[in-house]
Amino acid sequence: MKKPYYITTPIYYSSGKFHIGHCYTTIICDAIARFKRMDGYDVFYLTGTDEHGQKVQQKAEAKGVTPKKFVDELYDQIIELWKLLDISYDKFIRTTDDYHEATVQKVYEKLLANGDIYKSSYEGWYCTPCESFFTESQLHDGKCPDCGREVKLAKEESYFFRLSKYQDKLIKFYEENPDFISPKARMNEMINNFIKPGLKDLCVSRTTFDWGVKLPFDPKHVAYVWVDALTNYITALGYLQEDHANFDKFWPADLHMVGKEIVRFHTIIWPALLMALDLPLPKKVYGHGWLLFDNDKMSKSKGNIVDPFFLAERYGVDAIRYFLLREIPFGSDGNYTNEALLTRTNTDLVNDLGNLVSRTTAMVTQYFGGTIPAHNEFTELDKEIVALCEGTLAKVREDIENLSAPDALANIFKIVQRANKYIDETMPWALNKNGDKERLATVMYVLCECIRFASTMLLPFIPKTAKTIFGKIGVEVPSNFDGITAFGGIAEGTVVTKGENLFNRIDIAKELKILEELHAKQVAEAQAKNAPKQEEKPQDELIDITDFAKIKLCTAKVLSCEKVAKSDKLLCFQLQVGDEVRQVVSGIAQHYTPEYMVGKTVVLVKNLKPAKIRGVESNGMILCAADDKSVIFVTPEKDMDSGKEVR
RNA sequence: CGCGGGGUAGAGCAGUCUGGUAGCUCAUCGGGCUCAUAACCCGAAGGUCGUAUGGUUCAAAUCCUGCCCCCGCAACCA
Repeated sequence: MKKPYYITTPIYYSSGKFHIGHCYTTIICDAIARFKRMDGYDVFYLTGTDEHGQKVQQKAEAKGVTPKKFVDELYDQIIELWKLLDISYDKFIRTTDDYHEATVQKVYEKLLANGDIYKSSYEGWYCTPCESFFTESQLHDGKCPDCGREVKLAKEESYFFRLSKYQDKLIKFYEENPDFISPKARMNEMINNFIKPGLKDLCVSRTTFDWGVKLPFDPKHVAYVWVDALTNYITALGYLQEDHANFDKFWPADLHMVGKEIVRFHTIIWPALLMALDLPLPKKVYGHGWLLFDNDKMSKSKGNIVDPFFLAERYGVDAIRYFLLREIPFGSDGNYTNEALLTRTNTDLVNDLGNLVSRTTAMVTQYFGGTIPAHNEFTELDKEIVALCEGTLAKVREDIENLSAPDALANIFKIVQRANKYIDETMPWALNKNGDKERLATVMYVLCECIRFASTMLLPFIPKTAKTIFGKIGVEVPSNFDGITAFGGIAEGTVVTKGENLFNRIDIAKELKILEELHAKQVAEAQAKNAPKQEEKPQDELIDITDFAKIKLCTAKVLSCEKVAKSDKLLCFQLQVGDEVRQVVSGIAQHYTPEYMVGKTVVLVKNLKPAKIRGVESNGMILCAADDKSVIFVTPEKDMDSGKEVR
């Protein structure tokens, strides 16, 4: 009976085009899944799409389509992408699938029955036109951060999950399973930033929109998207469904691969939910870094997204797979540059691998009419090569265990590099010239075996290329690693074909120019798209003079000023306002030093409601002019006593 | 003193846990070879390992301390 191995990607959400960053996680999981399959595991590889939520609903409305239509398009696009990239998932789940929705409902019922969900009310600032709740700190100048309109304090009935109940259990679980969160640094982030300050019960229902799973016991509520999304990992296996064979077999998951931005949901909320459902917890959550573009976060608005369709068409799918798997140090953020992609492809795939296959098949054709000869006795040199080939699988297996594809590929390529060197050492052309066919036969045989060993292990990483190589050396594509436990698997008389080059050399300078032009075009388009939005904004609401009169402005002199402890941006001022002294907090510490401010005259909003900012009371607001880069406080053009009216 | 990561050759990184000749890939330069896709193989140059020319030690990239810079996360922006 094969050992089960369950690996998952996050389920993806995108409001537009998928970019190469999206491909990163999925390709890594694919390589691991393929490796584990060949290594004798019964693998279940799950991926999917996250299709519910307010954002989806809003995006769909903006586009003038139904949410369902919107997510269907998303689905079509991603399926095409995974097909292009040779992603070998066993199941694709959509959170709008019937079985998923039905199971989420059952999960809510179960949690309610267990007392882990209770009804309470959620209090916050509500913006009616936006139908959204905001916390005090989310508001901008006391108004809706989205539309800038008035908000009112409102109460909404909601269901809450008793997350707080699981705080101690979570800490205990982390202690007993130190490898649960990887890399380890992320565990500290979670404990220090979220758990230690205390977990609050989580609001797990929404009534402000309806594109979601309706709660069976209260249909005007829909499920919180994260509860909906996280449960995909068990609903996909048949949890609480008639056919739950996969659930019995594969749960708990061996690996949830996630981006670092969602580690929190996978290591706190998800385990707590599973505890509440009395289910075993996943063995590992791996939070990988981001793929940056020229050290900048990829984003559509910046126009710096990298289009995988374009790259795959131009340079081949395996160039992308190889680059992402080989070049990006796993765990930390990696940097995508066009130059690195093209260089990597040329040096490793074209020069080392492609050229090795090309020169070997050429020599077998030239010296032996295309038929691999039997080998004769191995020399010490040959034995060194044999040992290298036979020892590589164990190393690669360990690298995959550590989730390090870069190391795994480096180890496989050692065979390729050694084989290239072996050709120079043995000089087959000289052997041919001297008529030493015996030695020549052995050398050819050893080379073909090197290629067979390397391409067997490359199958999980660059499947298309590896399969092509098998075609060239006339060997059937293996489905496992049994054939590379011992050297000598190629039968005498196997026929090779030289055929076309595996990879064609890229003219890097020329391609970089093309890619840069494309990039410039994208940036220009993104800027053009962003521009109209900025034109819409200046349509300010006009106010009456009486509205303005409500705001009391006056001059104030800075008596003293100091940084607010534990904050980057806050300064605390003591201001002389006529005969009164006021304490005001202002977020300008990154623009002014406290020393500079003392003695300056500023303009104060005098009748602003007092507020506490980081525990420090603030009675008013200092007027500043601001743009993207700097903040400059407003001051009277000539000396003016404090407490004088500004209007 | 919120938490964490990082600063090593022109670029990208390993080495730091468990001190002992500073390493890999790409780029550069020189040589070799001609089976191969101007490729492959060999060699060379290039680093006071952020800083205090700080402490411990026979010996520090590695351990300890102070400082500077970059980057995440959190917080915060009246």
